[in-house]
Parts: sequence; structure tokens; C-alpha cells
Amino acid sequence: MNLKELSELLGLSQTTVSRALNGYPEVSEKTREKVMAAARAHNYTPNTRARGLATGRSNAVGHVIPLTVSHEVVNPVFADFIAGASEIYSRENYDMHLSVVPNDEEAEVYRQIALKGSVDGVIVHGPKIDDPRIALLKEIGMPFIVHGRSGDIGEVGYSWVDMNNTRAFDMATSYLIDLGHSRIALLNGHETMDFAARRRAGYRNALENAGLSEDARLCFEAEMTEDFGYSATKSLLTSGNPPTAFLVSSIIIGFGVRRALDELDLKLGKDISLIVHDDDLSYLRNGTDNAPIYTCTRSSVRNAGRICAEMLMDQIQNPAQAPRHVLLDAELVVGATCGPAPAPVA
Amino acid sequence: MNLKELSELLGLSQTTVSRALNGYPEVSEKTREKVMAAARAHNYTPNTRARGLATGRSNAVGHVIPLTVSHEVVNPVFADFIAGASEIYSRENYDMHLSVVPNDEEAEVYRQIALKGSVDGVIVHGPKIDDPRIALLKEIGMPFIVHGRSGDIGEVGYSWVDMNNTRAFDMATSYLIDLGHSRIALLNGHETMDFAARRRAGYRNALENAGLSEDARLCFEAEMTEDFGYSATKSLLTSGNPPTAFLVSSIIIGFGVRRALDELDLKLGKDISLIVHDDDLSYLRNGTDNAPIYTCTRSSVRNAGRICAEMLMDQIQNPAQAPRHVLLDAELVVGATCGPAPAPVA
DNA sequence: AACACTTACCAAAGCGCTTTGGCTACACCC
DNA sequence: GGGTGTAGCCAAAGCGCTTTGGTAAGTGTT
Repeated sequence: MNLKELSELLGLSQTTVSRALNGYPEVSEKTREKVMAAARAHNYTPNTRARGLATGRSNAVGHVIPLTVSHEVVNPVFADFIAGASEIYSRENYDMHLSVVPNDEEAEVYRQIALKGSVDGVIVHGPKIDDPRIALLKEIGMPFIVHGRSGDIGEVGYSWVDMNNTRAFDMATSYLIDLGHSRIALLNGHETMDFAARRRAGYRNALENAGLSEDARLCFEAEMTEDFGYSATKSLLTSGNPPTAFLVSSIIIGFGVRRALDELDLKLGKDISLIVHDDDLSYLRNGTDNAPIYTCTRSSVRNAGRICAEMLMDQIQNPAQAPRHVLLDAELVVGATCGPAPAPVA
Repeated sequence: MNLKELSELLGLSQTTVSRALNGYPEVSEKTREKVMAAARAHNYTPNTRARGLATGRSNAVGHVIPLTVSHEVVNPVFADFIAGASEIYSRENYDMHLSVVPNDEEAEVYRQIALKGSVDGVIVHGPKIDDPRIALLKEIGMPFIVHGRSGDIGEVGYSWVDMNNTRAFDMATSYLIDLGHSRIALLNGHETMDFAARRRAGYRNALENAGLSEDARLCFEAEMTEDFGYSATKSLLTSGNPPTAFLVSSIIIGFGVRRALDELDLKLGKDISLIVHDDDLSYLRNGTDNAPIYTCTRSSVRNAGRICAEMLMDQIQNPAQAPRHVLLDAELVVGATCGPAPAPVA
């Protein structure tokens, strides 16, 4: 059933039917109701492509998911981020287009997307410290929201939603210091990624504020896998002058830390303290609300998805507005993986 | 730059330019090259919507991701499945549309998608034992591939790509039985899901073939979370007549089992054996290739994504063909989490 | 030289919608 | 009763592409 058929069936013009369905005022209420009823009865839905052609808008937004720096890994936070964003899109009747692309092809993909005109705006995922995508999108004139920031480019010329990574890791590090820890390992994501660089900075801040200095031998950056957590922990704890606490950038790394301790017969929260960053992923819940497993800095990535989507809708609808910034604070949730630093063995 | 502008610039008709770009034979090679060069030089890409309107195809496929049965959980396998599928789509110049929807709205979403004409085909994720979506899509006449099967509906009337869940869990259970285990717990996904029902059947098969009978008190089904693994393990091991081995439906459940054992001071692979099912997710790798952590049944969901995508492209391009079926076999990978059943304490 | 093919191009229709710019009929106001 | 609104409808243009149904020029055949 298309518009022409529907209008013939009703004995009305396509114009009137279209206006009736789209809520324009120059249609009598009686007619509108008749039209609506007929549309429902015959299961009429306007063809997206035709409508898009006519309006010049596509009612769709694009997400370009990069595969991570080193390997072909899809960062699991995307699943939840997208679930959050999707809630908003479906409420606003927007479609979501997704492409998963190797890092080096990203710019080209954005270009293509813009030229093809298949989306009205995009979300930029996983910004690096100096990310060329932001300049590219500005040049193209495509509305976009960055999930995160891009250090070297600054923060003012574009809209973003970010978590306060620096503050979160400063807070977590200070918490460990307050417990008496002075040798704290950091297992971070790749520090070419903006979020990881900020976490490193927060960690360093806290150490310096406590009069401690960063020991580069305790800081690792890599793909945030279980195996990374395991191997790094194992090598750190079996070498001289081991750390007494670990601060790690994802709950998955935390699983790896647990396994290493398990093998070394060390008890988490007693022999070794651990704080993880918890994105509050739906399928990787950190215990239950009243019994968190890992002590963590927590910020829901799904919520970030919602906010990004809302801001993007807004930006698409009035493109002239100034860039907006949302900085989400992570909370420190005390679980069962931290304890006072053990007294050094004499 | 649009087709009209490009053709005027070249002094050719839109027809000729279009044909040149789309590889039709009725254009001289010399002209084609000129056109191609001009298109590249001016960054011309045909507008998707306009092309879609004209051809009646959208060059896009839809993925409808259901939130899981009980809660608002996004199954993490989707991230990798989609990454796999996306490889194929980008090769074939297809777009991917995604919607994440609550279970009960799924049928409506499929209907809308079909009516709006925004995609040429869809992938059905997470089929349940008796899944109404299959009949719906057949009725609508939209090409589709099911990732998994739907028990009650049978296997012949539609195309699917599935893993041999029954065989995998039969194999795993038999492996444990051969090690001397007779009380084997099963921590499964919701058994309204087809894959989970089949895994249960495989588990039961193996027990029966060994002359053992299934003990319902050892079988749990739930959302496949870490906490499920933890709680079930803890309660099973602290009650009378505990199991000596666990077979669990996801690596994440396995993490929970490890944590429970940790707390109970039991050693994985010695006191308790564990086999997990491993979807070979990029960000949840089960150790490394030469040193797997968990003994597991493994089948790459990313690979399944690729195959589904390829079959769907094929089905879209020639819709008349008979349904096709691909059954992938999981392999049993021996890690470090299984050992002989401990002799019963006298 | 007349005929049939083939090659290389083009004009225009059409995909299904929205939107512009009407037009008609009726009411209202001095 | 002429002017001014306004409510409610419609015809047709246009979005940017593909595709149908041509034509004109060139080639080969007898």
C-alpha cells in the first residue's frame, strides 16, 4: 500500500493524505481521523527512501565502530552504549546505521556516509588523543557528537559526552593510597586513546598529591583483555618489589587479575587490593547492587549512550546551536577487593 | 555534487554517466574512464535514498537485537556477531541497520521495517523454541536468515546458521563422565531459548548414554551473568551431595564459578572441574591459542556472523532459491580446568 | 547502394513521497 | 455587496537516481 493507492481509496488527494498523517493543521479533524483509520487498517507506512528523498533528511543516525588499535577486537562497551542510544532513537523514530571498520578506514567511511546522504548525523566512538575525525566531520558539515574527548584538539569546538576519567582514577588512586598502598600498578587501555591517557593522568595526579612518584614499571597499557590482566599481574607479582594494589581500566582486566592471584594463592582484598573501572555493562554486572564484587569507579556507558543520542537528535533538529558538553562523574563503589596495604615482610 | 551536475560538467546525459558508473556495457571504455575520473575528482557518490527509490532495493540489511527474556540485558555475543557480518556487508556495499528492542515489541518492529522498505533482508537473532518471527517474516515476504533454529517450528522451511549445540554439550558432558564425574551441574541460559534447550538435551543424552540420569537439582537456567555463575556454584557446593563438575553455557558464567570456588578455597581443575562454552569473543578470549584457560566447547560467533551475512546477501540476490542450512561444529578445547573426579570422601 | 546490425549515446518517465502555490467556498465586517 | 479572511482541499513540481525506449552514426554484407 502506498500513498497514491491510499489516497485513491479515500477519494482524497495525496497532498491531503500526506498532511493528515504528518499532523499539518490545514486538514479538518474529521478528515484526519478518517485518514488515520484507513492508514492503520491497510497497514500503510510511508516508504522511508521516498520520504527521505523528498525531505532531504534520512531520519537515521550512523555509528561507526572502530576495531581497536592493535587487533580485531570489538570493544564490548559498544553493545551497551548502543542499547542506550537505541532507546532514544526508537522513541524519536530514527533508524540506526552501523558500520564496524578497521581503524585506518574510518575517515573514508565517514566521508562516504556523508556523501551518500544516508544519515543525518553520527556518533564518534573511541576518540584518540589527536583524532582527525573531528576536523573531518566539521569540514563535511555533518552533525556529530563525540563519546569522549580528543585531548590535543581541545574541548570547545565540538559537542561531547564524556566521563570524568581523570577524576575517577585520581579518586581511586587516592583511595588506595589512603589504605596505605604506595606501590599501585595501573593496567590501562592503549594510551593513544583519550580516555586511557586521562586515566593515566588522574593516577599520576593522586600519586603526586601524596608525595609519591609514578613508577613507569608499574604502568601497562594494552588491549583490555582478560589475558592482559592475567599476564601483567603474574609478571608484576613474581618480580622484585611487587605492587600491593592494582587499578585496572576494565572489569575484564579484573577477571584476569583474579585468575593470576588465584594461581599465586593470593587473596583478593587481603593480600592484594584491586579497583576496576566498571562501565556497568548489562551482561557484566559487578555483582549486585547491595553486594558489589569489585571495588570500582562506576559510570554507566548505557546512560552515556542515551545522552549522546539525545544530544545528537537535538543537534540535527537545530544545527545552528553552540557545541554542548556533558561531563559525567563516576562514583566510587566499595566492593570486596580492597584492604589495607599489608605490612612489608621484614 | 549530484548526477545532474556531474553529467552537465562532462557534457553527457545522466543516463550515460549513470551507466558508466554502474558498469553497463553500452558505454565506450574511453567515456567510462572519463566519467570515473570525474566522479573521483569531484567526490561524487550516488545518493543512497534516490538510488533506492529508483531501484526498489535499499542495499541495506536489518538486525533486530532483542533484549533478553528477563531483563534489559544485551547479549554480548551480538558485538562479535555483528563485527563478523559487517565485514561481509562492507565488502558488498551494503548498509547495516540496527534496532535494539524489548522482546515483546519485536514482531511489531519487523512489520514496520518491512513496510517502511528500509532494508532488503534481516537476520533473526536469538530464536526461541517456538518463535513467531519466522512465520511473520515468511508471510511478509522479507528475506531472512536465522542465527540459530526454532525447535517447534522445525528446520526445513527457512534458512539458518546454527552451532551444533546438542552435540557440543553431549561431547563436553561425555568428556567429564570419562574423567570419572557423575554429578555434573549444568548452568544454562534460559531454556525457552532454542540454543539452551538443545544444550540441555545434549547434556541429558550424554548422561543417559553413560547410564546416568539427569538430576534436576543440578540444572539451572538463567540470564548468563557472572553473578549467576557465582550464586549457583556457591549454593550447589554448600548443600548436600554437591557436584564435582560444572558445565556452563558461557565464559562469563565461568568467571562467576571461579569466584565462588575462590571464596570456598577450592581449586579449579583439581577440586572442581569446569567446562564452559566459548563463543570466541574478541574481547573475552579464553586465554591464548596455545594456553587456553578454560576447557571449553568453542565455536566462533564472529564466523557465524560472516556466514549469516553471506547467506543473506545470496538470498536477497536470488530470492527463489530453496532454504539453506549450515550447522557449525564446536570443537572441544582442553584447557586447565578439568581433572579426574576426586575420590569420594569416605 | 540498399539493407541490417551494432555501437554509443540521449530524453523522458517513474520510483513514492513532501511541499509549493494555488483554488473554491463560506463566513465576517462595514 | 464588495472586500478580506480563512478553512479545507488539490494539481503539479521536485527530490536524485535508474531504466525504458528510443535515435544517429558507423560498420558490414550482398
